Amino acid sequence: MGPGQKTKTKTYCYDFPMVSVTVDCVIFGWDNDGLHVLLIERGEEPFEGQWALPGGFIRAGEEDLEKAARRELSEETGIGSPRHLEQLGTYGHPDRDPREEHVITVAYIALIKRDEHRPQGGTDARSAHWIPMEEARRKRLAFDHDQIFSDAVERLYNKLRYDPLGFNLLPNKFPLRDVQQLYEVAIGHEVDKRNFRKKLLETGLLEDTQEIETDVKHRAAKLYQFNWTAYQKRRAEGWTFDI
Amino acid sequence: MGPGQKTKTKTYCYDFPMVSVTVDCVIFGWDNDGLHVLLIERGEEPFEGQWALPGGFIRAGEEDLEKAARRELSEETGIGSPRHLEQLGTYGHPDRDPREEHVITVAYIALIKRDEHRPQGGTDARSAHWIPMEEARRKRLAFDHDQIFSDAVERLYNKLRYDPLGFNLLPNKFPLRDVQQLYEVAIGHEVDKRNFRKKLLETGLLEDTQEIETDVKHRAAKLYQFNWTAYQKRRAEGWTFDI
DNA sequence: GCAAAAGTGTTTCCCCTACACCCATGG
DNA sequence: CCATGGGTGTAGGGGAAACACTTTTGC
Repeated sequence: MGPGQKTKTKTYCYDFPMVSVTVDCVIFGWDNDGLHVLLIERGEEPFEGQWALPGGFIRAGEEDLEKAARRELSEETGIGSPRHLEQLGTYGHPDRDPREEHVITVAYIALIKRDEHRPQGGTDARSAHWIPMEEARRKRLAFDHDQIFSDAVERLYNKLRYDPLGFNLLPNKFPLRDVQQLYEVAIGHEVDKRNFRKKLLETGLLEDTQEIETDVKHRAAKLYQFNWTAYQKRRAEGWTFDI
Repeated sequence: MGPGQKTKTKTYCYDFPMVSVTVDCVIFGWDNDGLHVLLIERGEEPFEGQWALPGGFIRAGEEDLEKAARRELSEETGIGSPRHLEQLGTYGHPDRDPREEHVITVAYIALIKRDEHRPQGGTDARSAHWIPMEEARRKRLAFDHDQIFSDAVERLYNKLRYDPLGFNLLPNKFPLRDVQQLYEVAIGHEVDKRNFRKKLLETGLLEDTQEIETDVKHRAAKLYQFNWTAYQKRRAEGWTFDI
């Protein structure tokens, strides 16, 4: 133990202090009533009964970090394959986990289309719940998950401005209104409807599906879809999405 | 071992497969002749004699990841405190390290002012060298350090556009030309001198030091310094740096 | 006096912004 | 027929881009 250093009791394996590595996922989903996060109620110590991000230990020597994230996603929430998965960052303060071991976690952000994951079935699915953003922000999460969650939100909101990853949250066919609402959540204020639609359609990446929404109490909006292959091509040419 | 999975031989501690965690640093420095990276020639297996990013194992239970990065920076390169240190990402493929253990590394980006670190003294400093970017890009680095390095360069170049972190590379007092050159390296093409200077000075964050450069074979340029406290204030008000 | 880089103003054009009205549908 | 949100065009202003010449210094 170094002089004057704050340390925790170390767990040893032979002579080596041990480290464990987990992955945690911040899973975002969009619904008619806004952006949600998937949280689980922990069924075991530590923090039993508290809300936390889904996650778990990686299988050393067997899997990549991203693969571990996909596995946890599936095991804990029943989500097969997210539309978007990206690494957020790694959190490794020695005291972030109250257990003896030094547990380092690699956090991932996952975006899913909620209409593709109606059933929340899965190993621990009984305890997984979609929580609206405002409500989630008020909760005190286990470990340092408050920090991870707020970092994830910041990353997502920033990225929505210059990356079309937000379309991974919307259903395959969506009205432009939904895109605007998602964008407004991200930038934190309302935008002009006409200008927004103009800029969005000028990219040429939104295709009119010739369908309209149903079950709506007023004039039905057209449904569009995002052309990912055209986007990839434009991007390869140096073009960047920016709304 | 899971069915059909590519795995490596696992190192066990009692019943648990082991993981080790390292930190690696991509250290950038600016000089009159451009951007450089600090690489070390490995003095031990694996990859003995090859070029690699400085880094090493974290001290489990004792230190934060960032603290580990600072320690490695100091031990391997003699750099006391970088002007900027940020986490890049974590790389965890089971086969990324040829040794038995599954070694996961957390990569950091460090920016330093080269005029503050003349002496490269340090534990292993004998093998640390500043390599110009072009040359570094051509080298085959140990482990997956090629990947980490190119990710770091991409992150740095992107960030230079909308974050003043580049001033952490320049000396405290610098001519505007240097800022422009750094920026041009980042965006990959030349920009108009007048427009660039105008936009830069309009931010109000650059102070004329009333000094001029010396030892130059032509008209000497004024030296400016970046006002970090003013920047923090503007940023807190919602303003964002963008050149 | 000439080579080499520093430094400076103005015009043009495009894009972003602001803004108001008609349309389609369900009840 | 009315309430609700869907959908559209245009004019004006501000900021980015383009552009050329004078100044200073060392040799």
